[in-house]
Amino acid sequence: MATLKQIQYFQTVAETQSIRRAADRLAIAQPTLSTQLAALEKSLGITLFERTRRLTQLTPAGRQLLPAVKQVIAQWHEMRELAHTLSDTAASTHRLGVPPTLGPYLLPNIVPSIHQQFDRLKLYVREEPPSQLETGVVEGRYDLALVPLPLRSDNLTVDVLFREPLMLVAAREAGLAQNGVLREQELAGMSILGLDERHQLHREVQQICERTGAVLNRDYEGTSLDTLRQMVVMGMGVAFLPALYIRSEIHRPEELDVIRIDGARLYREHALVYRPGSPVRRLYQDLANLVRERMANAFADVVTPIFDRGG
Amino acid sequence: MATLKQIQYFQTVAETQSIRRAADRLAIAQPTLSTQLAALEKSLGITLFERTRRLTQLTPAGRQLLPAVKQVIAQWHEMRELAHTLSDTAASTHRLGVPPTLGPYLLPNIVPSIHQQFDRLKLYVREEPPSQLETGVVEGRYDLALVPLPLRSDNLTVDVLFREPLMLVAAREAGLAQNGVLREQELAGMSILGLDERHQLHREVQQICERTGAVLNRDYEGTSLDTLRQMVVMGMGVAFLPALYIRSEIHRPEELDVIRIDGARLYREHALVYRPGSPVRRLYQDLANLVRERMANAFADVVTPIFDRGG
DNA sequence: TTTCTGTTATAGTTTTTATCTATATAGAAG
DNA sequence: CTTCTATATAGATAAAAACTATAACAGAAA
Repeated sequence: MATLKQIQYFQTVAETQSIRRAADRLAIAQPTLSTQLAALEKSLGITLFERTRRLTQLTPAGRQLLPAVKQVIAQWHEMRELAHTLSDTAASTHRLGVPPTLGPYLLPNIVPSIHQQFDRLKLYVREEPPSQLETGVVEGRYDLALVPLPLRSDNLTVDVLFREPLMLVAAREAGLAQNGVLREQELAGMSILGLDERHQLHREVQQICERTGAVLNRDYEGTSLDTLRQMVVMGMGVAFLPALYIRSEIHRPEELDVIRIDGARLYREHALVYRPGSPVRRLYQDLANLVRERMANAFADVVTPIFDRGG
Repeated sequence: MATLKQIQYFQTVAETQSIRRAADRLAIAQPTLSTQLAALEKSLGITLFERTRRLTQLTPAGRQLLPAVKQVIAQWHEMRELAHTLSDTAASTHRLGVPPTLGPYLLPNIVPSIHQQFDRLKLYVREEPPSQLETGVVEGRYDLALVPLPLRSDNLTVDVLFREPLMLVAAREAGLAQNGVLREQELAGMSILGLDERHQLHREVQQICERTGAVLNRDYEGTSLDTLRQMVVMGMGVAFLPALYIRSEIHRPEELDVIRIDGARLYREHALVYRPGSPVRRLYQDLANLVRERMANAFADVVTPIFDRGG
């Protein structure tokens, strides 16, 4: 079987028109080159060179094989160069999965910082429900994912990122806003609009309702945060919406009141998850830290970064 | 230094997602594969795989290197295929040199036969004066050449092909034609037109003149056989022209008489020459035979093939 | 929990092969 | 005819690729 070395030897002999000179240039002994050349010729079934004392030149067949040989070597060099570039782990493309209720409202705020700090890192981002994100990471469809806590699977490394409040949103004319704050008890019996149950947010809101005595209205369910917002605007009820969504998509003056609930644990927690065995987990830890810091710097009024609890 | 084997190993592991299965498919032991893979990773400076018990999958960097790796292997296979094609020596392009006073009039008659017998052989043909053809072959600019005898250099293999008569050509109104034959003695004193001295034919005609007492007219010399013919047509004198040229370019009825000289050694001999060390000399011998046979079959009235005298 | 099973990694050995030095051989030049 | 130079061959050595055996480890099963 022909080796890359032999192919290089071939090229060098073709260039120098001499086994002796080629051996010098390759820094190997002349007999080595002679035997390796003979081995290559045998494995290819071709006599590549016409050897005379004065010069060693290509046969017609060898002459025509030379371009193909150069191609192989060129491709090989290209591969090595690419490998060199990729040897910086932060220079490759990582597949990041995000949930639809977080990704679009978080990523625009952090991706520029990521590119600033890891200038050659690229992200291939895809949106999916959190449960699929988890299995996606386990099965290797993703390299890492943003998911809400708690996790279903226990064989992933979890870097908790931040706590995101869920705020009550109501139509202005409902007149619910008492200085923008409501006490938890006042939620009892209130009819709450939610997303359909394929979204993780459905369960989170459901649990809040159970805890506070609010009633989750299952007659109308939104398929996205935007449709949910539209339902609230149209006076179909009130809803809990994530703070980052509100910050991103709801701008005053608008027909909506955003109300903080006093006392209740109304938030969700997001984490970055990846396989424990990933050779680039250090990079992912750095990314997690970058997200936390970015949140602390620019979104302290919206979310609460969590630095202590490591995965 | 990464080897082709290692690169193949890489590809197979990436495909099977398992070192064990890849080792089976490659028909090598599993530890061998583990070691080679580690060696490749080290030489590239990249961790290519994330190894777990359940599956061995590509890292982001490995995933991005895979296409480049496949390219290398693809190019390598292409090279091997080409080599296989070329392993039939008659499947490559050979550089053939021909003299201007023979090539254009001989090749059209033999190239079709060559393609018939060696259907994948290709000829790259170039015209040059015989002396340059000889050095061209010696120096490797040509693989083989058609040249007139005798040769200047003595380090070439010579396959004599055939003897080509030189015929006296005269304008019709000169009235020289005696049944198309003239006795040698009648040449004495006759003024002969020739080619300029860069052509081999110049010397050949000169020698004929010395032997027969004819006079070589050096006031007007042709630069090609065609101009020489024109000079004869215009009544500037008579000339010796090669039989194959006459057969090819002079068609009756024309203003020219073609006259055979009785008794004189009025011919030139052509040979196929190549370097003795050429690994494909058998092919060239076959080509020489093909030319002789073709001459014997279709041009017996014009030229005399020479089978006996080998190089 | 413990055991079993399947996968990868490591250790040690053997085989293969690439390489070296020394020398033979053969054209070309003097 | 000798000398020079280039390639080929022989034999020895060093490198590396392969094997067997076994360890380590995770996940599944008992």
